[in-house]
Amino acid sequence: MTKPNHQSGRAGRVRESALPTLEDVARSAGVSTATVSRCLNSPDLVVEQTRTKVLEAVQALGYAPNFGARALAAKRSNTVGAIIPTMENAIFARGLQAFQEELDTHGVTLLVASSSYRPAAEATQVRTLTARGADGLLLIGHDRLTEVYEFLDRRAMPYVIAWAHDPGSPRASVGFDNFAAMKELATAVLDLGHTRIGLISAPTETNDRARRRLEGVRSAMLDRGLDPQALRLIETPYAYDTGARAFASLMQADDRPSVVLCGNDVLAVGALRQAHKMGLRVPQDVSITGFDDIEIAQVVTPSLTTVHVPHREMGRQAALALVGLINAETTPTSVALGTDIRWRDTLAAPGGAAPAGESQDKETLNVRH
Amino acid sequence: MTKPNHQSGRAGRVRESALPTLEDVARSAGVSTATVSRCLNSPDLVVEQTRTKVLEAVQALGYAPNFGARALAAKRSNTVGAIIPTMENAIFARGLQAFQEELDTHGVTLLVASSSYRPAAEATQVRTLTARGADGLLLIGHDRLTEVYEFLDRRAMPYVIAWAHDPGSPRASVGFDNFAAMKELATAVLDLGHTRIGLISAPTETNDRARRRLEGVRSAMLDRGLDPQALRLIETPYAYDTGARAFASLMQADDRPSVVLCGNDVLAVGALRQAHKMGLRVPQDVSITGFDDIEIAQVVTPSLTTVHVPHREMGRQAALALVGLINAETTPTSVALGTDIRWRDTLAAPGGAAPAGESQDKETLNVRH
DNA sequence: TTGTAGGCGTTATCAT
DNA sequence: ATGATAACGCCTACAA
Repeated sequence: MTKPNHQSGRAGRVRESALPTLEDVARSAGVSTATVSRCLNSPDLVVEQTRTKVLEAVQALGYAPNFGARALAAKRSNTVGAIIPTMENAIFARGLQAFQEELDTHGVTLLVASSSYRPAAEATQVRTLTARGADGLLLIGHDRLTEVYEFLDRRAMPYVIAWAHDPGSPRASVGFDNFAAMKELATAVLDLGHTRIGLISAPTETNDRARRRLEGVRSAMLDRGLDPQALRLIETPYAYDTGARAFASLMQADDRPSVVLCGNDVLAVGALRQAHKMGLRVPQDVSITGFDDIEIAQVVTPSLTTVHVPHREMGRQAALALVGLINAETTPTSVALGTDIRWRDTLAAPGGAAPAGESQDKETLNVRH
Repeated sequence: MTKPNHQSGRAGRVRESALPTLEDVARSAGVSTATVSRCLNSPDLVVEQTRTKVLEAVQALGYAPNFGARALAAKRSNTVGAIIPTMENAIFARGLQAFQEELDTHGVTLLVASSSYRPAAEATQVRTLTARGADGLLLIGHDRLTEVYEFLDRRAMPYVIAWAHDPGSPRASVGFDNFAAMKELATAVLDLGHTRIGLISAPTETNDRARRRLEGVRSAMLDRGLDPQALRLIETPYAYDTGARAFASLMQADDRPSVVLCGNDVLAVGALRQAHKMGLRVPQDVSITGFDDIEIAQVVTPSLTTVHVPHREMGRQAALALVGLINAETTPTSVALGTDIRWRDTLAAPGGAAPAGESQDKETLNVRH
């Protein structure tokens, strides 16, 4: 090129609110762009004097580096993405928070997206976050379109699966055993003497966590000599009102269950609320259990017996695993976390006898019947 | 290293999981990169035949455009950022969801970040999202570091303020009048006969929404001939347990309040829970009110009397406003949304008489005892 | 310690 | 309808 852009470029369009660039800073500080770049990325490679000069220019111009350009040139974004099923309720909030906090410690930023429990939406989000330069991804559970796994593998994109730890799965993950956790609770329920069992679950079709929990219940029944087919099952999306509806439908049957297990706390609280509306006493008339132990479980009345999941620890471990993967210091390895049952007030033997070691929470205020 | 990068460049490092680029697709489809780009962005500018050819190549290679490069070249990212105080509880979830949905409609993606109610963190997030190429920003409330406003103005970054509509503020916003809303509730409370008023508020120092709500209470007291100084005020971060603690402390005083207003539903539920623990009946022994009307307000027992905020509508309007700003079809204009009191079961006249027009919550469905 | 210059993956302007 | 080819803003060998 001879002298084509003589008058063009910067000078020409300075008026349309040009954002300061590295070059502007360099010019203003009387150094090269390389030096400015160094000041920002490896401050120790440049002498004190020039550094201050440059930083002043940065301040003065209100310069902020362009992320896209940076990622483009450095082939690294210090960003990871998390794709969770939903932000609407608190199920993933605590774990994600811990994930984020640990990430901060390592200087990496978190981008979150939600799939609304739709596999196709998740696939889109995976591509979106990848194109956005995510260095790694946090995924929830094992179930997803195979094209997603193919995509991930082809791009050699580091990822960790959380909220599930399935001994039978080939993919590494950090989480807990949904099957075992639910089976333990179901077994405790059966040992209390319940025989008519209801289960309100999330749709199991594309959700391995929900499916494994369901299998846990069935397995417990089998072990105790009950017919797994006798389980009264309703699958419905996670929400308060769907939980309430499912519960109502379960309790309208001729032979009502004496206990309704719920796939998570949100469903359980919905069920609890519905029981209240129907004038059913919990746990005297019917027991209800949840899963997750989110904050609301302790806030409702009566307080909810549920499976406690170590969300914070899980988030932290997931972050550690992902960062290790990204820095190639590590290979995919699973970490299994434990869960435990939190005995509170919504579970009792059929007929209402309280289980041993009962809650300290004051009952009452439940309305007058 | 002697002859290390002899073989370098594309060919040399094809093994390290090279991501397909526009050029790869172009080559594979036997067209130019420009054509591929067109296929993706303005499909109608290219003939059917080539288009299919190209799209096949895209599929085959698993190509996804690089966001950074695209934003760099197009100077537009079709992305907006939202910086909310916290993701931990549900206060912002519903509004954000609606915001996101409306954005989708316009083909723009949402990036969310949280400030943990820390002004400095918010300032950082503003820079981060800006550098990330956000075309616009959603901000919560008016209070923030002046440097943030300066930054925004200098970059001519479009933004909309939500969750607050302050008639006295020079900045445009879409939201509701926190002062008026809280004053209305407080007035109703006073008219019920309460004279000993407690208020659990979020820290008002850097939170105009909380501050305006507080002022609303004081103004109501003044109007009704009470000394605003007599208000028993506790400021504490938004959380269940802080709400519980604040309530306990309020009720330990000699002359306990007959009603405790809370700055939001989370605090209120914490307070409710604490009342329960202390063996205080609500509303007979003490009334409690919330603010926001998030889902949990209807789920707790007794259900919470609170101020309903049209979160979804606010989110939608905010999205509309922001998109308009970005496309320069619009100038900043405020939109004020209304709120209304949801009368439920935690508020009654001092002593416990229920207010007129009581809750319709406990209709009994089909149940025999 | 600092500067030079090539390249990162796309878009968009011109030609053709 | 399609193809060349400059930007876009930054990083990073490599030189000086």
